[in-house]
Amino acid sequence: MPIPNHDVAAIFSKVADLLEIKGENPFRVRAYREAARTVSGLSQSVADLLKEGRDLTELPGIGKDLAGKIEEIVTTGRLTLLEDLTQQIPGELTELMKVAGLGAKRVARMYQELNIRSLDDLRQAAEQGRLAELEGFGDKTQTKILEEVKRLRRDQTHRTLLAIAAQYAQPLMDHLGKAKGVKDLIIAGSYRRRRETVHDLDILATCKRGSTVMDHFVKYDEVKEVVSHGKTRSTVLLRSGFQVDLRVVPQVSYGAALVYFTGSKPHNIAIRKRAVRKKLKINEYGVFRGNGRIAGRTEEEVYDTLGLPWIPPDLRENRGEVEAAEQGTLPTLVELGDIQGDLHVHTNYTDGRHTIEQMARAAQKRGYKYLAIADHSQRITVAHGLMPKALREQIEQIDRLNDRLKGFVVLKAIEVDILADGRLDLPDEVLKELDLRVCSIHSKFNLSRTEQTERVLRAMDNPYFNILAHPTGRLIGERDAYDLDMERIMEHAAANGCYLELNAHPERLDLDDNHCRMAKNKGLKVVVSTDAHRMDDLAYMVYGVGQARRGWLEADDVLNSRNLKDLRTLLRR
DNA sequence: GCCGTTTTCGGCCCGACTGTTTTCAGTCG
Ligand SMILES: Nc1nc2c(ncn2[C@H]2C[C@H](O)[C@@H](COP(=O)(O)OP(=O)(O)OP(=O)(O)O)O2)c(=O)[nH]1
Ligand SMILES: [Mg+2]
Ligand SMILES: [Mg+2]
Ligand SMILES: [Zn+2]
Repeated sequence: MPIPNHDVAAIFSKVADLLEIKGENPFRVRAYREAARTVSGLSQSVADLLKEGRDLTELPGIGKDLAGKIEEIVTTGRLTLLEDLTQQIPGELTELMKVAGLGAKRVARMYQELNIRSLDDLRQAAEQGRLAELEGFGDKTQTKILEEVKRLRRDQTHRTLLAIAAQYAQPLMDHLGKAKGVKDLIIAGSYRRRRETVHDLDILATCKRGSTVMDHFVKYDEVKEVVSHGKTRSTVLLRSGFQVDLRVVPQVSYGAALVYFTGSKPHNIAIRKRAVRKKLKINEYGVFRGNGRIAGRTEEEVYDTLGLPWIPPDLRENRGEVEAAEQGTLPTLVELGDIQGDLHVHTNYTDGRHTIEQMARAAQKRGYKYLAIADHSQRITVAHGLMPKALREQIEQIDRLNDRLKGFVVLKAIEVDILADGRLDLPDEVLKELDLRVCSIHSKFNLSRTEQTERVLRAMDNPYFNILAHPTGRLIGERDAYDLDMERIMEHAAANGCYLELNAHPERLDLDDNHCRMAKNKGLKVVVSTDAHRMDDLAYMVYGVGQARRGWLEADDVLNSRNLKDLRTLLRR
């Protein structure tokens, strides 16, 4: 198996940390960090890109040197530079940088002066009071570090699913809304960019007297600890350990502050660089020419001073959106309101909670025009997968229901299991009675890349194959994607009139944003489906659309933004 | 280490909060 991108990225991150601890040029450090980010954001593995003979220096932030290093990692599985570095200083020092409040400088000094290499060394030094004796360190710093070391062991430091963060956000926003003098109040950061996971909530408020909001903020019931509490910025930890940052600025700075706090950091740097070229300065208070503020009240104003149209937050990752804005080629992103129906839901025929009719009515209430019932097929016994007989019953029931529904159609579908050899789990004469077939893998995740890919390609060769559901099988933070040649799969799908799903379940979001963009570039439409197992789950659509938007998809790129007639045409193979 | 509507060398985004400091370094957003 070729080395996955996240392993390449991890090597570059480690190199960046070690170079920083060594006190190397910070911009060289940044170059490695950026390279790590670029590589992990690719939809194809660098190993494949190299095999295709692609020139990696075309990637942003990758020059001759880094391209060579990627090649070294791919071909040898190792990086000499990293090995040299770990000869000079212990590799485990990078673990210490995970302690909040410890950066490269402090880690370096603790190692040089106290020979601290591990979290255990650090805890002991702090407990024995040796840390406070270092110049520039004091009692408070020592206590704080000790607490953070303990926290690191106790709390998980994982990123939080967007949907979970939304649950934290709602009551907190209600609380903040009640503060005296609050004008604007909005969640920015990765949450606003609709990333699949977030590290924290970044909330922006405008207010005449900022300190009132700040004081109100830190008094929130759920706050376990106030990490910092300033005039314009505060950070707290909620009981769960989840972090929330609040930034308060005057109203004239709302737009500039929103741009700043929405990020991403690389996007901010990119537009600030542009500003510098124009002899302007951008910060969170506005756009300045000399000492004069020339913009800041709205985001549009800020982008306008740079000669750019407003850029949707979902795109602000410095993945080409600034250049697209400049050339006037930004996509008109798909919106929730474009979605005409859901093509993958379950019912109580298998492991769903509600009846066909309940699901249909709930879908209609969301403004949809159609809904595809796609229960599991027979092999999935744990989910009471449907045998042909049960499926025929369901088909009849749907026919009867459709007679009663007005302006809405329930489509007959199945989530048919793709067997290990690429056959589908139901005979063709059963499949052909359905309006569409959603096909997916639920077993044998460990096949080799070639075998797994062939399995899916063979399945697509069945003329009844329509949609590949949750194509990579990943579960965010739980299970990696199975090894697949997504390039071949997408090309095969496009060539054979098949589609790939973007499963909108917050734990799946599969295809992810990068794969969506890859699909779009291959002219392959994506189907955004919730895989709902109960009526409420239909609301997951918003997360799917968020991911689609991050993947630069327009309504046209999303199959279920079509009306029923066009949908049926497009499903025909 | 990367990169170029000033540049192939010399820049690289800009500011808040904290602690320990007598003027700012370090970390973080
Ligand atoms: N200009 C500038 N802005 C930054 C920098 N670091 C962070 N920001 C801005 C952009 C970020 O999106 C925003 C919030 O910072 P966070 O650390 O919370 O990052 P973000 O929310 O993007 O991702 P996260 O999911 O929290 O890891 O603050 C920086 O170094 N420079
Ligand atoms: Mg954040
Ligand atoms: Mg933050
Ligand atoms: Zn399903």
